[in-house]
Amino acid sequence: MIELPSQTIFYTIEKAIKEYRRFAQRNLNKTIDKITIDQALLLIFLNKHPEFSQKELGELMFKDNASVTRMIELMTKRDYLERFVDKEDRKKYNLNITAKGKKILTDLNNIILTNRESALIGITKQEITQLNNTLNKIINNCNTK
Amino acid sequence: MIELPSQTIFYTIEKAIKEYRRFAQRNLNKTIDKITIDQALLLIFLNKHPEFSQKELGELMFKDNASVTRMIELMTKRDYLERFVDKEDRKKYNLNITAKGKKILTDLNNIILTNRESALIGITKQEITQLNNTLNKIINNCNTK
DNA sequence: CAAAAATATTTGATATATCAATTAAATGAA
DNA sequence: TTCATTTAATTGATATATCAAATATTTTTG
Repeated sequence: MIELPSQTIFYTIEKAIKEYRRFAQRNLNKTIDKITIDQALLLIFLNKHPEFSQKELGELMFKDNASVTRMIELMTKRDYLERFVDKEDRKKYNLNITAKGKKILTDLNNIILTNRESALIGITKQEITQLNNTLNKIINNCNTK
Repeated sequence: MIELPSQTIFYTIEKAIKEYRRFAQRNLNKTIDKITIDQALLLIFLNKHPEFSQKELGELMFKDNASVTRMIELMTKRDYLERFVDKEDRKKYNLNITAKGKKILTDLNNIILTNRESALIGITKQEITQLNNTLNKIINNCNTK
């Protein structure tokens, strides 16, 4: 008989990221109204790379085009973003962060910084490097076969 | 300025589990028709613990009651499961794996075993222990604050 | 025991995930 | 230059995630 899923390392990986997401979302809710972790991440990425297309944002965030389309639709309706057709390539859109979106971004910085630090308390730099290495091995194994 | 999300360890954790899930789902699709990873996991858990309630299954699989209800509804419609009201506590259901579900379980064993092994190629036992320890620190950090 | 609290599940609303098909625009090759 | 291919985004269908409210059934407690 194979091991129960809950006995495997994949289970722990999944649990870790889900706990972190829940934790991060709870902390977000305390300060910012009506924003999901993923919407926040999208704002951060877009702020750093204003030229990114929806497709590129999706790749960064592990989402397919359809999910990104619907996220951006919603964020536009909520007035965090505006969209304009790209002059160079009219298949694409340019995305702009609105004033309301910018405001959220400034609030986000502290919250996210605190989230990350709190989640990593008691973990050494070396441990994180090791974690990163091992996870990357798994990522490669899953991609090449 | 804070680090981009894609620079953090949380990003790598998320990427690892998503790649593994995609990988596992692809391999599942090769052999078994119309079953998701989560449905497969539910079958495995239920097979090992036939007495578990929907609530308990949800806790094991990081899902809330509503998600479990809908999963089980679907799996019942697809004839992988049957439900009966529990005689002892009529709030609960007893879940039974059908013959069709049992058949899938036997196919699952090999696939899942191979998935797990392939994803962990080149990773030592000691690395996995370390991975497990570090992830559990993150899990605890997120739960206690 | 009766009323209140707790428990297991369901339902509704809304967001996201995934896949397949579609649309519109840009690019490439004959 | 035109037709086929590729690309970016959308849409539809279905499944799942999450939260809040509702339902039905215990359990507790005064």
